[in-house]
Amino acid sequence: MTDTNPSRTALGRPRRSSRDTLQDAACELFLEVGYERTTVDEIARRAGVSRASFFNYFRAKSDVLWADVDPALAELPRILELLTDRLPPTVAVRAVLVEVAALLPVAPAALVERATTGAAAEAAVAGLDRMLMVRVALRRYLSGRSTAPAEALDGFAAAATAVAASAGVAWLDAGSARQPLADAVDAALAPVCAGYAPLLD
Amino acid sequence: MTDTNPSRTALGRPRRSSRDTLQDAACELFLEVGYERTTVDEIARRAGVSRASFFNYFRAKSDVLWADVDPALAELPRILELLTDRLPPTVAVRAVLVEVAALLPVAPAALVERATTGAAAEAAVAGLDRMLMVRVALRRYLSGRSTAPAEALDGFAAAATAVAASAGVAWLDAGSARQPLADAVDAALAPVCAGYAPLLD
DNA sequence: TATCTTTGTTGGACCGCGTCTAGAAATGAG
DNA sequence: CTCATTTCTAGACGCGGTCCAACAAAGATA
Repeated sequence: MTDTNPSRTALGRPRRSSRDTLQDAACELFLEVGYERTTVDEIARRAGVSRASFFNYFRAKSDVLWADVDPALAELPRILELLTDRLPPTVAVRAVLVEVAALLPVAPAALVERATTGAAAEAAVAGLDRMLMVRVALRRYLSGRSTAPAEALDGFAAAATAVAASAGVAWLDAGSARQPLADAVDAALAPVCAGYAPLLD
Repeated sequence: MTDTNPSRTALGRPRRSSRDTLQDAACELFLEVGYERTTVDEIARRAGVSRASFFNYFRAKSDVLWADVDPALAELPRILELLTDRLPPTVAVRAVLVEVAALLPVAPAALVERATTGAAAEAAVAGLDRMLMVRVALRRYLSGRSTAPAEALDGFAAAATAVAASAGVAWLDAGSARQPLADAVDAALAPVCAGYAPLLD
């Protein structure tokens, strides 16, 4: 994948730009003229690179909005693998989501400002895509780790993901009174885990 | 909105086509050449109408996939309004979602075949949009009908929606062994309501 | 130094969705 | 017949996203 690790001797032509500079340019434009009215062309031009190169750094324009969150989400499968199997499924899932949340110490500006930049709809759609990935990852983890029927595993994976995302949205919109996301996710998952624990554990 | 009711004396030029014929043409093409390789132009042409007219009947190409579900979802706000206020929030929400599910006696073909037509991704994205609408509607209903903190209301709305959707997906994929969606939704909501009832009711 | 390999960049072309507009067509009403 | 209303149509546009062939910048090799 996108190996941003420069430890290995750089072979080939060095990169002219970076995700960070592209993201900065994009966020500036989002705040200046709004998300919709900002074209990929303008983002690339401000970053001093061609439009085609933008897509070397981001799969889509909306990925800029989630650039600060995706690294954390990418850790989820790793965290799931490194998990001891002795935990009850509900507490394991809860702990994993809390751990991922802890990887986000500060709220991503692009998402916090999504309302003022008119990117709310796009951010939501792109975010739902991420939810789907999380849900699938959790569902795979639960497979075989519980004797509960598949419908229960589906439901718990879906509910846990949705509730965690809901806590994330509230966290983004909390403004100055923002507290650690991990705590909010943990608290939000309590009722869901309470409801499913009798079925899964 | 799109007033398909022909009871009122039709004024102006009569419609040349209908959502149903457009949908039929589209689904045929989806099965023949796949969702991605089917253009809106081809759909419209097969239905004997111009491309521009397609967008008089559907907001987007992906809306065809959800054409059979949207009328049921559209009833949700109405059902919420007509609900007696004496019910505990969790049982009210559960009953409403079950009632909406009951409006779908047969599984929509376009969604059932989404895998074979290569429309799975698009269907998921468009479906997440619908989930968002449901979640918002439920959240609005819960406002003021419970003394629980806002985070709990957010969580329950998100969880209930996600679990109902999860049951819907399982229902679509159940094939010949498909049972009424309403029953599946009711069962799926049980653990969620059990978890949130102590907080909301 | 010259060449090879690898990786990034660039411009341009292409496709298709979704939007918009101006005008034409089809109907009922007055 | 004329008018108001509604729909249809052709065409253009903008933009996101994909693709490709050519070019550029480095290290590696000799």
